[in-house]
Amino acid sequence: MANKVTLKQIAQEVGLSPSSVSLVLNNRPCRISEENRKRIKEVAARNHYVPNQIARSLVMRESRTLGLIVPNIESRFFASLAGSLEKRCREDGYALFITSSGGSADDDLELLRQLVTRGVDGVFLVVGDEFSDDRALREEVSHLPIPAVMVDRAIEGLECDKVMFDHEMGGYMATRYLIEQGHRRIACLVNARRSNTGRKRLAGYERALREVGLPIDARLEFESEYYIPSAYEASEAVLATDATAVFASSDNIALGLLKRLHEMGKSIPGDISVVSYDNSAADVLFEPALTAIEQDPGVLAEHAFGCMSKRLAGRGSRRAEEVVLEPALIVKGSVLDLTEYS
Amino acid sequence: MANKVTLKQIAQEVGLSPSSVSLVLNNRPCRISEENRKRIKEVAARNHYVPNQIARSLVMRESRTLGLIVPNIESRFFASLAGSLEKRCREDGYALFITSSGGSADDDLELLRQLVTRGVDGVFLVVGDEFSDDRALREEVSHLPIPAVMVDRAIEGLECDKVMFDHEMGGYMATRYLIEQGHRRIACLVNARRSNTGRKRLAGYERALREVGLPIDARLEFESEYYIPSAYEASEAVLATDATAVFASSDNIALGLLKRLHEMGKSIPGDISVVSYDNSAADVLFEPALTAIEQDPGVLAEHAFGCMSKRLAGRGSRRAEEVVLEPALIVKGSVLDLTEYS
DNA sequence: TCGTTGTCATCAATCGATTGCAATATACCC
DNA sequence: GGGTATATTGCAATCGATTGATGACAACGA
Repeated sequence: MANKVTLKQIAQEVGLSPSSVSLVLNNRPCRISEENRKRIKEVAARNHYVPNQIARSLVMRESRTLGLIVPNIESRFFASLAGSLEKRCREDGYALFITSSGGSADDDLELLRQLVTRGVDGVFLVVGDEFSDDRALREEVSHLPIPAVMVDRAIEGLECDKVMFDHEMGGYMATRYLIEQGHRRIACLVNARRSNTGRKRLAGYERALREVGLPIDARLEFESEYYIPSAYEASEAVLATDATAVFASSDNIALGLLKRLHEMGKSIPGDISVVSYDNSAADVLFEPALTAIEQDPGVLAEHAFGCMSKRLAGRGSRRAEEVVLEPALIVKGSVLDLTEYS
Repeated sequence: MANKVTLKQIAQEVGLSPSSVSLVLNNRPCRISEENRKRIKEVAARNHYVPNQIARSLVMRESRTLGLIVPNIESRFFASLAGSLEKRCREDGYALFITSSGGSADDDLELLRQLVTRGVDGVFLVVGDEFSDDRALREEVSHLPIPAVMVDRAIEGLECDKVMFDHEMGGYMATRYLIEQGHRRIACLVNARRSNTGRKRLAGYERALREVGLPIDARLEFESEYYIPSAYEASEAVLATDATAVFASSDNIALGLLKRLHEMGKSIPGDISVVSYDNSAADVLFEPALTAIEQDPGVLAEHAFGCMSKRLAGRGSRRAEEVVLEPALIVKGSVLDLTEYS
């Protein structure tokens, strides 16, 4: 294992002062002879000199590092978001420090402190969705010495930049589409109990029904966690109803539903139509492919970085910015058009 | 946005010296009166004081931060590895800086420098698997001023701690199992052209055949990238052979194969048996579930952290350590037992 | 010879913490 | 009161870089 090489050592070897070396290696406009320039660079390279960003950021008061906190890096959506965001950050010369909390507000808080303490210049925060006591977190965020952007999920009532998809709109679009295709008995399978986003999607579902005067039937609203087995369990009851279509409010929920359908020998969309949410890799396996509400993590990343960038440049407005993105309905083949038969 | 609060400011407000404040907040054994202790803590809390880890690590010469470089955080396996590793690091009070390179050696190099420059105490390196010019990377790793552990994949001939699963053994186990179940015409679908791990799995496949005197038939060896569509394309040819079983050398490859099988109306294991590699979430959808070679990312993370931990404590042997983990064969239902019919 | 100009390079303060050593104050003992 | 012990706290150097201010030296003109 090689030793750490410092600026001072390079200076010593070249026979110049640390200042000169610093000036040259950072390409600062300064009057150092061409010959010495060359020697400095040569010696630095030969010794594998890497400037100590730690020391540098202490002086410069910026680290060109940003932080990201997601509830669970193993989820496809967050992983994809992290990937896109990292790429975007790198384009602007920022490194991204990705951390994964496990979804509890306590861990979020801990990670947030870790990031701040390590001197990131700003932080992207995807807070856990489950209910938890977020008072301390809320308090911490509002006293943050660096800009923060909440992504995908928000803590209600917190003055902070926010970028997220309109989940209510997603639920609405999915349901609206099913209605337009002639469906009248539409079930939904959502995580309304423990998820804020789930509740919003449910609200959208109900709005679509109300809008066309369809009854909101509690017997068609089913609860499921965001895990395949949970959805699988819940699906039996869904399929026992007279619904001709189901709105599955997440990809995992859709997968659980599909497994059950498959087992019961039911086909899509012949026996029942399905609109899913997000597009998981597993979708490619299905014939027909799933019609779904899609939220492009890349778009989320782009806007989130945009907000951050403005703040970092000091161009952010005093007030918090709120970006709401509209999801897209991607029509594939899992919904039967009942109007054709009328 | 609140201001950054420094130790000095706290000291000023309390009316004591920065040293005293530092001593108290770090719970150092020192003789500061109980009253002042209390006041210091109180003032620090009230001002949301967070110690500047940057400044601290400059003095302490350690940041209690580790780095991880993976080729692609959007891959399930790496995401899972990252998740496990982060959890493990946190248990020992280390933060983990996760970065994703895109798989090229150039990016790996760049990220490695970024991490070193930001003062991580050690780095976990999962190098890209595709062929690329890794000379510069190799050079850099061997001159690293901090410990490095290569995980899952190695750069051949580089003196560096390594932790990985035995890919050759995985290929062997899968094939061996198929042979034991009475299969004689066994196809394989691997990424041997562009992946080191792929080549090893292929070697294992061939060893198993050789061992029992079965011919190695080039017409049964098929090439596929690690992407579903690629495997889907390749699968048509596979299914045109007289093979009774297929060894699919990655989960994505298995998924592409399954899609093709599904389309052609072939059933598993009735028409053809399949052994997959890794377990993807999508597996839960299949009936029967896929028999597969499993590599637990958690185990990988545990051993990788172990190596790192030893190095950090200075307990590492001078020589590089190499940990080779055996994958597990998880028998589910995608292989037909031909011996029953004999 | 002195002043001016220009070129090349260095000094020294600074960022925010940590820590060994020194310093002060008070108490206690003879 | 002088000396010693003990309880508290502060000083100043240090980590590795950055940077505005400043210095040294040579050449040149008057």
